[in-house]
Amino acid sequence: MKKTSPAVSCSNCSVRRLCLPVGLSDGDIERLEQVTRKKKVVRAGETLFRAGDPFDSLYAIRSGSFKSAVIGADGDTQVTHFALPGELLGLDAYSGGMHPGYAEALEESSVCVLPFTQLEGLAQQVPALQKQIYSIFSEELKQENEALLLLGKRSADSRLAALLVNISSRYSRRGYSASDFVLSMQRIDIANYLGLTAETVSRLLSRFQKQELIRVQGRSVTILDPIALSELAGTHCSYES
Amino acid sequence: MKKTSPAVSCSNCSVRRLCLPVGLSDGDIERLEQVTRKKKVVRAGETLFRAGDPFDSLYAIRSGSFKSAVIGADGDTQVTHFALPGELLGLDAYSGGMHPGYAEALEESSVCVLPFTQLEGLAQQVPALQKQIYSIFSEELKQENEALLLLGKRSADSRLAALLVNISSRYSRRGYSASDFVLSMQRIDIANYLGLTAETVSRLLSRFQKQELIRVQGRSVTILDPIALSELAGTHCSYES
DNA sequence: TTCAAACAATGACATGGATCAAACACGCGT
DNA sequence: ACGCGTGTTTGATCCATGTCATTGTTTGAA
Repeated sequence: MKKTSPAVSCSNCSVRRLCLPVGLSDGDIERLEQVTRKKKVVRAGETLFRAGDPFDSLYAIRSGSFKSAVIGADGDTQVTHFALPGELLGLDAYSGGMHPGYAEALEESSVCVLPFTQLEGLAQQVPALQKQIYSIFSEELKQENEALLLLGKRSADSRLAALLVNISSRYSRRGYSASDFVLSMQRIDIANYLGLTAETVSRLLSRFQKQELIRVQGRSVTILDPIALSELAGTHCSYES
Repeated sequence: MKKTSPAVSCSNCSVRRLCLPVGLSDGDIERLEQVTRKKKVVRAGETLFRAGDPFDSLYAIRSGSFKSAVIGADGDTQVTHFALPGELLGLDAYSGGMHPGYAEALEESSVCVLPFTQLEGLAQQVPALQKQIYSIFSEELKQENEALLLLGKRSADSRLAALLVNISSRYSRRGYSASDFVLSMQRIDIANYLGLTAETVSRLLSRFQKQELIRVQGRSVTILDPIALSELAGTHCSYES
């Protein structure tokens, strides 16, 4: 079995139903593959890009996971997003010509590199791809609005419950178990993302376990009572990202 | 040359340097004007669109101001944005085909109605417009990231200071005074936006006044010490102890 | 395997901002 | 101009969550 530099093929990609190819014909997917030839592997803790790096590409996650964060003027950071396979990183860099924040791999991860000028050119010719790009931008905005809702109004336990429900449903959509998964990020990243402290997150996870909502074992989580958890989160129907 | 129902002309619009026409040639602006023919006036307290309304148009603010808000599953709302002239409303509706939140005029306001399918079609032919649309999407994402930073990490006074500085600079960019302006929204909207209560906002405004950072008279604000205010907001470069 | 360093859990205590309550001001319709 | 309702200010109190401190647990390198 020979191992060339691994060929990227959207048609065979396990996340194609969640990624740019959505809604594209086979022919158009072939043209998209011309743009997505380059693939990159990032190891845990390494960054895909840093704040200030020039913008030239978007990155589509094939496997693994990332955290994105922005850095404030006074140096403190805010985790803005946990990204799973099928999601696009770097969209917020277009307008300024450079990345306003960084993306760090939470585990060994693999991404498709999408040179934006090429993608742009192709989108100009393929309306379905154009629509898909708009859709992803818009979806991202909607998600951030929901994140704002979370940070603005909800109590600590509600926030953490919402994150667990959200991650659970995102894994579920990708064909993994909705009830058993690994939180690949540290407690402190979760805390930062939710606007809390690591101690509070830790305490709440313990409490949720005592209340038999979940079972926690290090970074492995089992959802025991998804209904109660959703109610706590304030999102009665488990919505998807 | 008779004045019918007020003609919309991007070339003459006072906010054209901040709006979609940025970077477009005169010829392209003419084509854009074909799309922006419709204008709409919204009175204070009226909504431009509500959560759940079908998405068909974007709205470009010509004058006035709006608040956008999303409504959580349990009914409580989060103000996500205060929008000023030159800004686009409705971008987050594309992916779902409907508006996830509502936009309410804070004062008598006027907007251009941009039917999205037409805009999309034109963008397909005019790369500069395409770029401008991407840019606006991306800019919006970047701003929301900054909002997340604000809500996630900062203390109440820092948040309020940041809002004041932000609004001041946005007015300034539009050619108005950076130091004297009117907060067209209620205290409770500010509070909601910042993840605080109206009481806290009120107290802080009083305190800022006592500290001679600002002068408040109802909804009119005068910035007395922009430097100190920026420092409070954490938007200057300083290292924390 | 052992050790050191990073990560996580838990406890004790402090506090910023929420909540409740009351007085005050302003705008609007009559 | 009057009165009423909505919005705003201010005060008193309380609690959720942050902070600081300690101990326990996992990870990974030698």
